[in-house]
Amino acid sequence: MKTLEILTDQEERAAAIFRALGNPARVRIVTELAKRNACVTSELVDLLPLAQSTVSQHLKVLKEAGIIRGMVDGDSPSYCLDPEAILWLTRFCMDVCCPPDACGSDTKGC
Amino acid sequence: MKTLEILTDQEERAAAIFRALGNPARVRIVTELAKRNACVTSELVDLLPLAQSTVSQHLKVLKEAGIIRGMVDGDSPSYCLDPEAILWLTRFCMDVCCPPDACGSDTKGC
DNA sequence: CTCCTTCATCGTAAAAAAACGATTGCTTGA
DNA sequence: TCAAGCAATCGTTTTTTTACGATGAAGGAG
Repeated sequence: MKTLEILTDQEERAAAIFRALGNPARVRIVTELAKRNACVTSELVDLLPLAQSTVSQHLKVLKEAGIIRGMVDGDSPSYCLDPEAILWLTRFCMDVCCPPDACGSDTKGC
Repeated sequence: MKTLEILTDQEERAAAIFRALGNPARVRIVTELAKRNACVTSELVDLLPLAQSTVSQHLKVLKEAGIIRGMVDGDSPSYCLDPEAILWLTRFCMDVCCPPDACGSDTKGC
């Protein structure tokens, strides 16, 4: 993929997060982490019809995108959502569907 | 990629949209379409350092994901955002970062 | 009619992602 | 100490994505 040097930092980050979420298994992981507050890897492996190594890879992708965090605080290592990332993404989406400078005109359905 | 039969329709759709947006060029196209209300293809080609055929491919991906629409109404064919798609995605993100059944506890930062 | 512009599609090469088994590293319990 | 369990990483294969040039179809201008 060609790197687009004309992208803003915002667009760059958005693309990275979107890409990380653009896989059914990873969406499943994220929604699961949203329901429970944290998950051990083995729970996620049981949840998905994928090999353990594959799930681990997916977790790595999500972690590198800043969407989830690995925690070691409790008894066993587990993962949880990074709320900031999803929140940021939500705002980005809102800005797209309803840009600040175009709001009020109701042209875009927001 | 293995298809996860355990995904809900919501998750399925979210993954498809995320995937479509997970490319810098396509994010650029979407943000541009959000600013202007519509764009002719040639404008987008000028905007991106990519071949015309490549841009056309990206537009196809976005269209198939339901994110943009091709219009022929005016004088020349052009593209515009489908506000419903982005709006839907925004809601999905909000549900993830702040699930309805977990709100009020403020555990996840929303 | 003929040329030109505009855009979609086709075919293809290169790069990236997805998935798996095997291996390694690290705790933890016996 | 040693074995067992869990999770990350490695190496590899298969599939998908990305990007391009070439080709085709549709519409206007001359």
